Parts: sequence; structure tokens; C-alpha cells
Amino acid sequence: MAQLLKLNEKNAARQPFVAVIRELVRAYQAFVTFDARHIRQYGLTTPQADVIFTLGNTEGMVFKELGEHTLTTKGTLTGIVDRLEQKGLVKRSLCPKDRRQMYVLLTKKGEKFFKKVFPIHINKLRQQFNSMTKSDMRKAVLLLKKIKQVF
Amino acid sequence: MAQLLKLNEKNAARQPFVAVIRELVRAYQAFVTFDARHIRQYGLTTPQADVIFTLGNTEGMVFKELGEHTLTTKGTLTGIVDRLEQKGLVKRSLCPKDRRQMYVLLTKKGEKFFKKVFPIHINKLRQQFNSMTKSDMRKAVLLLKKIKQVF
DNA sequence: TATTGTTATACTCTATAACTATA
DNA sequence: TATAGTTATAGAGTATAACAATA
Repeated sequence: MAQLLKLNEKNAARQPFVAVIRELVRAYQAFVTFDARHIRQYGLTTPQADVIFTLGNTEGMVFKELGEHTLTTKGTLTGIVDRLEQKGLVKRSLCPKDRRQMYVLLTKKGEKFFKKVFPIHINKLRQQFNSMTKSDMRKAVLLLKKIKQVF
Repeated sequence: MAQLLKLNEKNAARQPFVAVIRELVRAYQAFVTFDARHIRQYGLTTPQADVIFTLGNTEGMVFKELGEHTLTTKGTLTGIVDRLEQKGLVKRSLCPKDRRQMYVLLTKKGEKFFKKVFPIHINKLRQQFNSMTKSDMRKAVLLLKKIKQVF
């Protein structure tokens, strides 16, 4: 009985979708490890860098919009923005049209940081992908979109 | 000058590897959201479930080995195992051969939990992948392996 | 001396819900 | 009443380093 269960689970583990999930997780972890290591050299966490990179080259945006871009809930976002404000990289600004809303935008220091670090970051990532063909990258994008839609 | 930088960055953002990363992150997030929602119904976090699913159908393993499987460092793993021990799902056991090492294994309750929840979990995931062809899944696995190797 | 796991510390993120001020 | 953001709370994971026991 226990043997049978074990067998079923082993069969389950051999199914193609299990391999997809395993490799999805491994690929993501490889990326995140690489990514976080670079970001942390600048004293930021990845959620913080996500906010900076989202705000870069914009006029700023409202909390709700920022949360949608970075996939963080409002309570969490308040904390992340607080810490970035303490570091002097972003600032809050009241929205005159709807006084419930609050703008977040880069400070001068934040813009300077973005303009310096973002290109470096992009370049580091580009270099990693040198060994992958454009054709493979295009295929990967299509398949990843399908995986996303599956959930 | 600012315009030029902006242009360069926009060009950068159009490069195929940026799309790969974006879709990798989106696909992973879609999976994790789905995954975590199910796991949390059982009162576990995903790192905790990861440990349970890793220990399932094994004789248990040493902290170091468990950490390698779940990609967590020893200090973090101590905490996760502590919480699982409090819940009565795993137990520690001294390793007689090398008394620096410590085995972690499922308790009876932990095994029962694994045998009940793991198949349900696998089934839920399988259903999600019904709409994806086996050919696409095989291609996805190969491409995800390439992405992993890139980092 | 090196290794295994524990402990301690400080920080960050997360989920949740109550709260405020506006609309 | 509904919405946007803040605050409060409790828990969990992370990084880091010092530590004890053992090899």
C-alpha cells in the first residue's frame, strides 16, 4: 500500500508539468540570486530597487498604480516607500485632484541613482544572455506567457 | 542629454532578454501565488511545505543536505525546522556516525500530512497544465534550463 | 583547524484588519 | 458607502556573525 503510493508519486513526479515547474523555479532562483547580489551592493533590497526602477523615467505615480506595477499590497508598499524616503531616494507628494491619493516620485538623488545604476544593471543582465540566441529568447517569451496564463 | 539616456533605456527595454526576464518573473509569480494559496490552507508557509515535500518518501536527511535541496542557509533552516517541530510534523534525531550532524525526518503526523496533501497538490497543479501541450512543456523545460545556465 | 548546527541580532517583507480622510 | 493610504500587530524569512560541540 505504501509502495503503491510511492510509485504513484514517482510517476507523478515524472510528468512533464512537474519538470516545467521545477525548471521554472530553478531558473527564477538563478536570476534572483544574480539580481539581488548586484542590487545589494547599492544597499537596497530587491523590492526597493523594483520601486526605484519602476519610478525611473516617469513623472511619479500614485501608490495604487505603483502597487499594481510592483505587485505589492498597499500596507507593504507604505513600508518600502518609507525606507526609500529615509534614504532620500523618493519623496511623497500630495495629489491636488484627489486628496486621498498620494504621489511617489524620485528625488534628485533618486534620479541620479537610477540613471547610474539602471544602465549598469541592464548591462550586467545583457551580458549574461550573450550565450543565448535571439530565436531561443523569443521562443522562451512565448512559452513563459503560456505558463503564466495556465495559472 | 536626458532624452538620449531615456532613448537608450527604452531601447534597452525593448531588447529580447528584457522580455525573457519580465516573463520569467511574471510566470513565476503566477505559479507562486497559486501555490502559496493552496499551501496556506493547511497552515504552512511555502518554505515549510518545501521541507515537508523534500522529506516525504525519504528516511530523513541531515541539515546540510536538506539545505542544499531547499536552497536555504543553515541559520534560516534551523528556524523553519523549529516551527515544523512545534507543529509536530518533523523531528530531529542525532546522527550516531558524526555527532556534529543532525537528522531531520517526518513524524507519523508529518508522513500522514505528506501522503494526504502532496497528491492533492500535484493534482491541482496538473489540472492547471491541462491546456498546455506536451510538446510545449518539453520545449519550455529545455529553454528554462538554458535560462538557468545563463546565470 | 575545519565543519555542523545553534544562537543572537537586526532588518525587511507579508498578511490582516482597523483606522483616517477624503470622495 | 466606497476608496486611498496609514497604522498596528504578529509572524516569518534573510543575512551575518559569533559560538559550542565534534571531527
